[in-house]
Amino acid sequence: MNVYAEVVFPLPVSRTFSYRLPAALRDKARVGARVAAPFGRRQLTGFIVHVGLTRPAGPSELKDIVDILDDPPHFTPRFLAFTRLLSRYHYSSWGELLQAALPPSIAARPQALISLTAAGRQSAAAGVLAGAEKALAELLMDKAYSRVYVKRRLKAKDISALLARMVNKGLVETRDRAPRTGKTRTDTEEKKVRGGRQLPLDFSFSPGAQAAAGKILDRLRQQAFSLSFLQGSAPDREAVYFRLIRTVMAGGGRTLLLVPEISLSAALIGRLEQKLGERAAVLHSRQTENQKEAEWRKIQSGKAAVVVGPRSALFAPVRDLRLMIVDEEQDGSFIQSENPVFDARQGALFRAKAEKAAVLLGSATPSVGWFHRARSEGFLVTVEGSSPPAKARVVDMARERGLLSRELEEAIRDRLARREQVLVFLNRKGYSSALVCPRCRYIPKCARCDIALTYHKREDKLLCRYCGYETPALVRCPRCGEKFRGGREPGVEALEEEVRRKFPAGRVACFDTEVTARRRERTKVLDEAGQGRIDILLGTQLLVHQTGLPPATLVGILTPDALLGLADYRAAQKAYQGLTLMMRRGGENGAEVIIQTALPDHYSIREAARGDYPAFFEQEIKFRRLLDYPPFSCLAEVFFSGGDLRRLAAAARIFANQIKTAGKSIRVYGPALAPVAMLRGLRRVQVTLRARRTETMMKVLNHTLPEVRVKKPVFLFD
DNA sequence: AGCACGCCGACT
DNA sequence: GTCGGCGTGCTC
Repeated sequence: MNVYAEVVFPLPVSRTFSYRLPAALRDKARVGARVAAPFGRRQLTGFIVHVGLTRPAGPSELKDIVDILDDPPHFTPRFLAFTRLLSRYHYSSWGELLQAALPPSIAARPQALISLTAAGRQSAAAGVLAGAEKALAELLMDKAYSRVYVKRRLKAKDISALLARMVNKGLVETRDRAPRTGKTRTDTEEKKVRGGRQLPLDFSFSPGAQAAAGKILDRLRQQAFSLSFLQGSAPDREAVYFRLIRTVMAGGGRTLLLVPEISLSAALIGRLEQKLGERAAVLHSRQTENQKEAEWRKIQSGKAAVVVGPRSALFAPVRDLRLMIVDEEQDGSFIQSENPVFDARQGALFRAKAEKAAVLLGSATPSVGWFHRARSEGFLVTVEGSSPPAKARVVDMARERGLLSRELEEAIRDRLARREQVLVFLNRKGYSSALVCPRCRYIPKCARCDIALTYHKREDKLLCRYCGYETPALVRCPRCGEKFRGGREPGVEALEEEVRRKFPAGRVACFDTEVTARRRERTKVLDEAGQGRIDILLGTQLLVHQTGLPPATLVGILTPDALLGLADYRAAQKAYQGLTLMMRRGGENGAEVIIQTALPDHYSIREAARGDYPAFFEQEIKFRRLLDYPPFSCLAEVFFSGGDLRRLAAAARIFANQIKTAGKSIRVYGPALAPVAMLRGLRRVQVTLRARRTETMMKVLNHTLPEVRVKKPVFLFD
């Protein structure tokens, strides 16, 4: 009797592969286990997703599984079900998602070291080698190096052919590096945090929060999948979260809490750790390998009752998962747009369905799509405001000259006189968004991307914000020889110049990527501001995401209004949310907030300034309904990128035609040049699709995409 | 992804 | 003439 296994690999291939299971491995082979299997000429680590007796369709001769790598399998069937759905939803690779879900200790694939064999050494010494072979042999003469290093040193694009040839000739060999020994400091670390364990779980509950928690608890108790949306202020939401977490804990269940970015939720996490001690586990990208490993073990052993982390924590191996909370649901960081593409909110839904757990999305300013769904499908729970939202004054820039309005300037003067601090946000790096020749209008552009180079005056260079290309700033226009003066839309460096000019006595600091490339300098600027040694702190988006902003009493927000002109149906939502975040971050201590804009009447700016989410939502949803944008339809953007535009266009046309023939339920727009028509030297073409229902879109895409041979990340919006 | 095959330009 | 560049296709 033959037994077969279906295996997926961490490759950008959305297929399973069938293998025979040799008799010796049958007992150990279970769904969810990692396996070693021959794949082409190499051997890869994959994941068993199915074991069965019927011979699957496939090539006439199936290969054998070589080894089973873990005995209790690494993934539960429920976990597999959830990741499968998620990968299908985003048209990304199942195996890559599973790879992303492995703990750091085994996820780190051992790096192969390349070294010379004795024969290789001899040949090199005898001087019989030439060209690339000679260069490689000389490099490896006294030391073995990793593949990436060799590639960089040889300045080669692809060394696989070279390596294969030399391995065949017996000149070099590759050997796996010893895997990391998973040494952790788990025990000592646990003792350190044990202090908080016995603290009573005391929560101050507003009546509104109490009522909200009650409604969600009713759903939670059913021990089945349920979905709730909690709209309320941060303290109210937190109170509800803790109440639910406590209930789940009491029933022996566990909670997974996803947050946008650790630094934005530092306070929440602090209180969680304080209240739960060692029963809380925290994951984030700043942790060292060892710290991650320790937290991972705590989660896997079941010791942690609550796990907090960013989008990657979606895959944490939480057992008896009863509740999944996504806080600040509207935040863009829940979407991972590279490698395995996924949306952690959607992922939370899939995982909760598979685990029969409850999902709670929370926000004060929800994303339009989820809020609409929550309201129309009856899973919205609103905490009636116990704390009023932040408010701001709007200044119309139409009659102003320079970057600072008279009103903001006046307010700054006032704070300086009172020795109070000021924060000013301008979300544009550098001195200006581009250089423009005053005579012939020539604009220096990046050679590899379809975008103007930003001008950085302080470092006197031009920078591409897509690919990082930089070059010394041009003095004269290469086309007509005229001298460059200034540029286009001013950035934070220009703001700094103006502020210093207008307030020569003020102590000014600028927090942006260029100056603060090194972390030390960043913390130094923040420290100084915190100690009151800086009067006016200027910064970009980067500053918004810092913890420990100084206690300013005045916040200026200079809006880059170009954002609202973008051909993106989410532009208004982005503007609203960006403003709200800056208002909240800067105005945490009741500071006065002034928003400067050229579009004072745009509803996203007006309502953000008033802190009136419902008013913003009503206008935005009207617009979406009128133009048939999500959530009233499902949009998909399919990107084609490559070196040759003609070939791309051809592939995109074929794809578009296939969708058209597949049925009339999907509207096709394009192919057209993508908004960023060239990126890192690759041309980009996009096709946009619109369907009434997400299911239709997924069905058609899953049917059509495998037949198109181009790299094709897909973004679904519904 | 990685590896092989196959087809064109510039060097011993 | 070949070496080595990249485009194309496949991996159970």
